[in-house]
Amino acid sequence: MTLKNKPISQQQRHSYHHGNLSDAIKELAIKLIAEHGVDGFSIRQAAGILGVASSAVYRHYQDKSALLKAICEDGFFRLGQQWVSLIESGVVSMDATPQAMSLARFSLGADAYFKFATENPVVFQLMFGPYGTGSQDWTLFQTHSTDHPFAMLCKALDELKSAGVISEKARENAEYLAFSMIHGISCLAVSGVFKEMTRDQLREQLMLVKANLISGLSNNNLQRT
Amino acid sequence: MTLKNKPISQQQRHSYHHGNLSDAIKELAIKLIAEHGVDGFSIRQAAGILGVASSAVYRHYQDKSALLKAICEDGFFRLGQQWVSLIESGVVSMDATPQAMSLARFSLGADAYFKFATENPVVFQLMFGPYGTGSQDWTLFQTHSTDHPFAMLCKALDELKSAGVISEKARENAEYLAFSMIHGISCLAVSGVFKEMTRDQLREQLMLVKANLISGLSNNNLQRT
DNA sequence: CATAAAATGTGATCGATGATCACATAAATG
DNA sequence: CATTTATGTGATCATCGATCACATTTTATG
Repeated sequence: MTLKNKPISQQQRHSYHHGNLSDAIKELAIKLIAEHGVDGFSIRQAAGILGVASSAVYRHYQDKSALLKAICEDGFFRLGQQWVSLIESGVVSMDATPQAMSLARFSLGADAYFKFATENPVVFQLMFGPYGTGSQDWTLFQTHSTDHPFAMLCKALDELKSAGVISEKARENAEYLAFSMIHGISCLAVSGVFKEMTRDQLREQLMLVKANLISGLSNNNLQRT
Repeated sequence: MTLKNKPISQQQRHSYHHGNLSDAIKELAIKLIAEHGVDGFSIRQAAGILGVASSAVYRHYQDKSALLKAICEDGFFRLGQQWVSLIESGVVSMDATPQAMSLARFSLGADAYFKFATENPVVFQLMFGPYGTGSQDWTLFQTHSTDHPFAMLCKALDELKSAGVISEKARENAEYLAFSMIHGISCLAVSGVFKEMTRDQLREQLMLVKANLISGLSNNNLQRT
């Protein structure tokens, strides 16, 4: 959680106590999983690289799945951070209309989600795999705290409604609709389906999804099919 | 592939040769993974249940990942089958307009995709995980054969264009857009994010996604955001 | 039909892994 | 300074994936 970040500079190596094993093993795990896949990752090997006995890891995590779940928790936290930071850094022109503002903020939020997924494919896949949303105790996504990515999506939709971009009726149940779409394109980008696309083609697809979503929400004469 | 299905009735057990180990182990693997997770699944245990030495499995699959990949291949094949079968069984009224027909066929196709995902969560997650689309040699999704789910989606979109439901311009690049949305809602449903929804609420969400997609494609005055 | 060849299953075995244990050492606390 | 707590060690166990020579059954071939 929330990354203490002791001096990663390290290299007065071997003082019996590692100093920040809890964070270091998470960081290394992500790297190793990216290289050898999630089941090619072993606690023993990771501990060996960190110059530590494998049993030391179990002082910080009950078992392997607990370690992976901790990585997922970090992921949700960082995704939330990046969502707000991208929004706050992006909206510059203060003389924009409320409509344009809410649209821009929504768009930047979606961008942040997509950016996080493609820049952290391992973590993103873990987050929505059996160790993340699929985990037993189910605490990772029930969290309705304000810094949770899903809560931020809801907020962005509320702004669209307040600004009159979408109707009150369209706003109802729009969160899972919007979430499905943003998540869908991110998911496919990460899964390798879009492997042969250039970065620009990918961003074009993301733009299409955002535009289609807003367009569909705007004219709320949706009919059942 | 394509499931030979010898008499699964079995139970003249132990005739040295199992008879259909290749298929039986795939079927059992899916069940065991559903129970104990993908890394809780072991070839040894599965072989034991089937009353067979674990080494026998390696006559049919080079290694564990090859077994999982074979399950993914079956998945893509079955998904394609169910897509066409649901479409063909569903469209009854022959006096419908081309517009309504194409819409209904598209809708049924999306339903088939969603239905497959929720009814085969393990296989679906494998298909878009490291053993499926993310696999090294990348043969599972490049397949542009006519029975591939993605090819069927493209065909459904072509029909919508021919029937005049969507414009030629909207048709361009619509396949990845539509795929993202249908896949997105299926993905979330399977991942557990929608865990607390009833079956009816889930279908309502699916309906919203389909309606929003078509609505967005229909008015092609999409603007960049 | 007989027999060679191919397919399939067996049991033993190897190195690596996840996890637990008693024990060792460092850090924090009073 | 002394004691408590946090953290790391090394040994150990059952299990796993994978390979091997060998055994059995099925299929193909002359």
